[in-house]
Amino acid sequence: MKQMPQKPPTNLQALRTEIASRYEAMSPRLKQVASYVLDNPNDIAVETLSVIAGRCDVQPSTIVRFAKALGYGGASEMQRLFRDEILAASPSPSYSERVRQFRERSNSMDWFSPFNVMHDFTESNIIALEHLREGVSKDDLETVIDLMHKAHTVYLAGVRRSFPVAAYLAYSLSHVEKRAFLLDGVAGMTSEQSWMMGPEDIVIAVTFRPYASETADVAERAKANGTPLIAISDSRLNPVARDAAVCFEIKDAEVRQFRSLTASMCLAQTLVISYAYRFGANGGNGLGTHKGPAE
Amino acid sequence: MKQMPQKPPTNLQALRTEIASRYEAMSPRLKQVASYVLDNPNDIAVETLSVIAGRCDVQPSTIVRFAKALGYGGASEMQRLFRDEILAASPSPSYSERVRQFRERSNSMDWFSPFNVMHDFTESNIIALEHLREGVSKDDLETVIDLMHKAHTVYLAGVRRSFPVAAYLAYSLSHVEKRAFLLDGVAGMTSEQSWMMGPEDIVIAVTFRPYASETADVAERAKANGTPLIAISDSRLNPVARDAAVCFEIKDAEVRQFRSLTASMCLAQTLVISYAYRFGANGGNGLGTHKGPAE
DNA sequence: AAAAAGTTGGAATATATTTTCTAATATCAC
DNA sequence: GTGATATTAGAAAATATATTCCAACTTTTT
Repeated sequence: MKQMPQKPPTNLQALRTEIASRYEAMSPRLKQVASYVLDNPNDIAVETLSVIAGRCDVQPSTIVRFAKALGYGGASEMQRLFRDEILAASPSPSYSERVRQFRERSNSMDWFSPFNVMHDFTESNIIALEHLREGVSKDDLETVIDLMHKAHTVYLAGVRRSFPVAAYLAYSLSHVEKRAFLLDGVAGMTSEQSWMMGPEDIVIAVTFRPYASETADVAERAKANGTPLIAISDSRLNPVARDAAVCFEIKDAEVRQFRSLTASMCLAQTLVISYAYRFGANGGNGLGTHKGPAE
Repeated sequence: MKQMPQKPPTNLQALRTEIASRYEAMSPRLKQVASYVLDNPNDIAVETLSVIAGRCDVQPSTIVRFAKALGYGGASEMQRLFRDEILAASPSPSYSERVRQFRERSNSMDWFSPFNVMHDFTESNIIALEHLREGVSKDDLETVIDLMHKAHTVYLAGVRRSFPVAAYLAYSLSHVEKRAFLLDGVAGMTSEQSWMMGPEDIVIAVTFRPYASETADVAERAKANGTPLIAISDSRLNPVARDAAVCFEIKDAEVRQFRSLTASMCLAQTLVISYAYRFGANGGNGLGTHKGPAE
């Protein structure tokens, strides 16, 4: 036990802060407890010490030690805080009740509150993901995975709004041990970079309206060099998608005239993981060499 | 004891109905208990029998009789229902539970087909989005929007897996006419770049396990320079989140040991759009009227 | 490499909580 | 009013839960 604060926190917020700030100095078992406590506050409020202990994979006495380390007399004293938090919350927040309240609030209140925007966003993105699941062809996926496998290097193109998707692909492909090169145009070298693409490579171009000329240029260069082109786009009716061997047509969510990237990112992730499972350096079970949860 | 149902209700909703329908037939003390139970579900979940008894002005044994009258073996059995309700409402536990169930379902089939991976991904991401909506605090959103407004420049930090999120924020913030600067470390200039941050700016740092030292360095520099720090992370238990004025704790979907970015991206978009609505150069409603979720 | 300090698991103990039981009290039918 | 029946309070018993303690183990220091 390193320090023994005279004043244990008396409200949840303070407690969470205190735990976070002392986390580094804690022993391994205490860390286990700390992260469980932060992640599952309601469990702490409602379950008994021994079931909490079981879920942390720790002895009940460890929980008591944890509470004492924070300055409480015992674990029950700490639980009291979590229980009070629940009691302080609105009387009966049943799910349907909350939905009703939300409707009420948002109909009358301003549409522009961050809270409402978030609600819209999650809602629309969920719909977009459902569409993605229905809309992407099994064969297209197989074809692209196969092309990626055969390719020496995967080039990624995407600027502005599409850039995060291309960057994510470049990053995660190289993490599953596929050579990947992001045509990022740093130092204005896009044309030098894309000159390198050959027939043994492939390029994945991500482009959404309004289509960027940089990405179109890359597509053109790919055509000239005989490099197979895969497009991730919102339509087939643009120069990039038209020349693509495979075009994934993604309908991303649109919230108040702002297009989201959720579905595109989800597709990108699918491509990478599928590739890793099928052909990744570590064989069938895919992600083995990278220890622990992938980053 | 009037009737003894063989089948006590197994969920809160059913229990409430049952209590209501049998209320008239109850003895006076039992009525006292009944109305307290209906009115204060959280108390029942969290407090001990004797304090509940005290608040109903009744003996503990009366609560037991009440529970038995409804068909339960004892009061604890009835409390379980109220406790489960609280646990179900909480993001994390039911979150992991749902994901686990989904996994189980999809485990049997062909794990490696891209089609299945896609299915996994969309499903898990949908769950993650639902929990993002429930889990992000209204106040935190408001606070951050406000900080962004007051800031001269918004600096963005995030490398590796977090890079797409930071890049998206930088891109889209400047599109709504907020000065935004991505600390991208091109040419190894991260420390030169972060030196520029001052107390009039803010920095939004995106970091996920395993936490990158580059981002931690930026956070440290922010602290030294008096620049307010906002963290988007998977836990408060890392150096960046610990020092943050506001920390959004995001539970992104994890599919087969691969973490997604969907929820984080969705939060990023929410921040930008909310900012644009409230303070953007185009004025309050410059971005158009709401037309419901996009198709 | 030995000693010291800190950490941990688990049994033993102390405490709290729930449940059962009984005598007393109220209610109702006649 | 009287007896039959149901209800209640409260103490006692049973059970569940929290806490303490110590020997074994790990890590750090010297």
